[in-house]
Amino acid sequence: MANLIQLLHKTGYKYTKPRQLVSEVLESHAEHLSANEIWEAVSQLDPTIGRMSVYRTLDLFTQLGYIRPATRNAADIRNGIVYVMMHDGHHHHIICQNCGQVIEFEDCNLDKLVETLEKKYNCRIGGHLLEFFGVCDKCLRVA
Amino acid sequence: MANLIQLLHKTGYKYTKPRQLVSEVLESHAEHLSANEIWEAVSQLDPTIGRMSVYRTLDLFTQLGYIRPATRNAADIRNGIVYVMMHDGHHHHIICQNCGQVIEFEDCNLDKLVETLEKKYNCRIGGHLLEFFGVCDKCLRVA
DNA sequence: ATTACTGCAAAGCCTTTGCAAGCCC
DNA sequence: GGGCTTGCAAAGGCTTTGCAGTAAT
Repeated sequence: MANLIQLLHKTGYKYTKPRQLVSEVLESHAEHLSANEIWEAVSQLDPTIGRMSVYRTLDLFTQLGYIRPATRNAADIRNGIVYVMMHDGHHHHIICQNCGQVIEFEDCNLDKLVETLEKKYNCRIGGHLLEFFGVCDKCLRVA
Repeated sequence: MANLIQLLHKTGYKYTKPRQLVSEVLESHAEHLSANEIWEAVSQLDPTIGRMSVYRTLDLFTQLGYIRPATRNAADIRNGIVYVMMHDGHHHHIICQNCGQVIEFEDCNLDKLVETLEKKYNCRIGGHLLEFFGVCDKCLRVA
């Protein structure tokens, strides 16, 4: 939360209730939520918050690199876009193709690759999203 | 194309014209296209192909792991989902946050990480999508 | 006090659903 | 020939837009 306040200040945006609540919802849910689901969760915390504010907040957060849109498991294609938090510009997870469970992990060891790519393409890389698709522990046992 | 025919045969699906054309469009466009854009491109090749068939084909291809939905650059949030080809279950690219250019690359060196994760979480990983966000060569010079 | 942000409601677009005809195997 | 696949059209849901009031700095 403190991070969000600083980020908004630094970029010249105001720290408002909708923005505060959207951030809280994102932090407190392990699952990945769609824009609509985030609005529903925010509504439970404060029913006076409008849908619009949530959508616009998500756009702003994405612009700021605070969150990042991603897609759901293959079973839920086009079932809406979900948003993931980008801690330090990074996000990594494993998605079970069978049950849809999401396992997030921290270490990615991509520094070397980033360096190589920046040299090869003369570009600057600020963050990344890494998604693995597979079958989780539980589903392997059942199968 | 031959790959698609084999894949469909192996999984028990028929090789039809809509499926053939969707595959061709995906292969011939470097940019990432949304469902609607793919339909438009298919329509130019054969106007008798219906929208529905394209949507259902995309769902099927995704189920088969032939393609994978992803999201656009931050500027086009919620502007629809785009589809990327999953060659050998892998896909990697760099997206320029400024102009939206997409640079695809091949080597990712993630084998070691895959191995570590499979051991740690007792899971099996079949493929991945890796997206880097940054600023491309051209945009760096202009700025 | 100024400026940006919020909230409401209607409009808009893409996507989904169901059924008869056609094509692939 | 059998059965999956297609195509059409209407229904459905999420998202976008514009303006007046409100809250943050």
